[in-house]
Amino acid sequence: MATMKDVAQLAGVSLITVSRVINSPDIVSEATRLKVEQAMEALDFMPNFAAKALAQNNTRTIYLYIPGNIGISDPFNMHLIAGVAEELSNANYLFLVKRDLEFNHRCDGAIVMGLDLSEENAFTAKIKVPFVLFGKNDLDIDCVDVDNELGAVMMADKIIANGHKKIGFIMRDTSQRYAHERLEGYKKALEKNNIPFDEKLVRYAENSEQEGYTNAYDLMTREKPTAIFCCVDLLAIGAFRAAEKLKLKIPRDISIAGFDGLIFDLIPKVPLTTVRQPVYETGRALAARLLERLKNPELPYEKKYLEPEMKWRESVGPNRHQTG
Amino acid sequence: MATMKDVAQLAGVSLITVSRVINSPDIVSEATRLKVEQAMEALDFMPNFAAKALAQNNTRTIYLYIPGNIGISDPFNMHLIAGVAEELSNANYLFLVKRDLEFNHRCDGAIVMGLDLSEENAFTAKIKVPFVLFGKNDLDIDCVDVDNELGAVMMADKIIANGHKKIGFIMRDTSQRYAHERLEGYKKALEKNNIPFDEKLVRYAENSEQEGYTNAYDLMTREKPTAIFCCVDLLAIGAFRAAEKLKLKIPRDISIAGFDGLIFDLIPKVPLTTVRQPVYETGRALAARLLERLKNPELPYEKKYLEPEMKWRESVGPNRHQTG
DNA sequence: CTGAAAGCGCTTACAG
DNA sequence: CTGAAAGCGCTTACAG
Repeated sequence: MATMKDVAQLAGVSLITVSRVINSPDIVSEATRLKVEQAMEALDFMPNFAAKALAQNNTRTIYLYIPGNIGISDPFNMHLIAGVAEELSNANYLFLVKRDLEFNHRCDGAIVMGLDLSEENAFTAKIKVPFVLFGKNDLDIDCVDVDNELGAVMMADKIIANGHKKIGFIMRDTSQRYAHERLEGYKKALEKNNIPFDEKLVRYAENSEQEGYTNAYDLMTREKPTAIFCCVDLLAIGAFRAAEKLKLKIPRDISIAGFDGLIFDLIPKVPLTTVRQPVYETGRALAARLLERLKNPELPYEKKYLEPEMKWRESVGPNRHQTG
Repeated sequence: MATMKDVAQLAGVSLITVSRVINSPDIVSEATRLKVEQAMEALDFMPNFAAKALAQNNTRTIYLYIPGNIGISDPFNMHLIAGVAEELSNANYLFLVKRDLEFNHRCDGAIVMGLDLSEENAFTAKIKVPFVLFGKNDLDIDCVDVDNELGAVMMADKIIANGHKKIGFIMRDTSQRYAHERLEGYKKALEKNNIPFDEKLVRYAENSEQEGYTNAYDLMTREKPTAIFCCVDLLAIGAFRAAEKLKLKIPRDISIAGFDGLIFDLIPKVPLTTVRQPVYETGRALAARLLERLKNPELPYEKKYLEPEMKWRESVGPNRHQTG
């Protein structure tokens, strides 16, 4: 395989001139440049990035950290990886998916997601390379996130606009920030529409279809809301089953909405109204931001929150009940 | 950042001994090994892969070629990328998604998909690094593919077992091999069940919801099959719409099945019976195979065809018609 | 079991 | 506008 040395020899110039033709072609004379380019062509020259990286003391490698407890084939992660891959590959950056925070070889930067609130500070203090966080926060770092609160406000608003006043919320019981932001959005929408918040209409569930079922069942039998907004789609799927069990027709007897827009294996009978998280786009934004920072480390820190998208389908309909 | 030289100095050994502790620890004495390991720990040593790659004349980089005309966020590609990412990252290999076949810097190997039948030979002749092809073929190369024919046989078989005899097939009009394999599977199942193949029951469509609609509409009005098997899910979604237009209830009046199992944005009203392609698993298999080959270039070539999975949902039901 | 030395293919001040 | 030389951080026969 031809090296720059071979190219230099064939073109009758020095190695350094070849390097210039590759990296800063404008400072070399037209004539020399042409000679060198012809030689590169003739020899089918391909640069050795490892050598370049070594000489420049960089790696052109980015770590993408995805916590080990979520599968790579989880739709959320797939969207994220796809976005990151697209953006980094366009820029000729390599990447590696890391499942733990042991950064065991060199990289130029990192994209980090799924950090618990408690981990954020420790991680930020420890990491030695530039990084971008997937997740809203107040630290002095770059971050990108889906605007969860806005998404929840949009959804709850529209449910209310359909005449619902007694709207249950099945919260995911977690310390992950996004869930709390969605609950917050739900509350804000109520407030905005002058509907008093009622603690009894909120249930806390683990992230499973089963817990969605039991909590929705409980909510439907005890409180009889006309609509239920679930913190994540998986819980909504459970709520569908609860409605079926109770012989409640969706959306005639009960409206059900979710949040995620990523489920594709658990196709429910009635198309689920949900808020689609722009995860792929977030992945792209994260990668793009990291590349900007690598190019210019002096950049002020930026926080970017992407607007989610309503997927209004058939599981939510107008309120047909007398009360609430 | 500490280098092997620093480690050697602190441990009071030579550079080469440090290298041995890292690469072949068994040939160095216990005592030395411990000293070196302590020094590595103390200095928080991280190997520089670029230097290693340069010295070893490899790159630890794999290209994943995805043709430029399909989006990275296409569900098919996302599954594939996820599988590849999982496998390569575990093995500490970096990767880069390429959108063209211009391999413009060095890599150790490549994973290639979406090649037209006509491109396969040319590509195989041209490429200079080990590679694995996503796609069935007869060339002397490694390949992995979904077993499309088997999937189609399974599906058509089960449709027939539900009493259907007059089964339409909406073919995707393409030179891509997989589509022809699915048509072949459909024919084989008919033959196996002693149902004569009827050319009039096959339609050729571009890969769009709209073409699914027009072709299904045509088929439903002219030939009146009791079931339609679509070459890809997107066509099936169009067929749903055609049934709706013709006031045919699914699955009471007409059964509709697809093939892909990857659609998640176009949730149909009636859950679609389909064959799920194990694309994520294929991605893993491709990467795993490539890594094996890199480790041992002498390996005999292997062809691996993954079995797809039936997703039997509500769009297909028993045949309730007198004829056919 | 351990080490001295050359080499991998680039870049980068420095000099002219 | 062009070039000589040192250096990036590893590995690898070769020797002992």
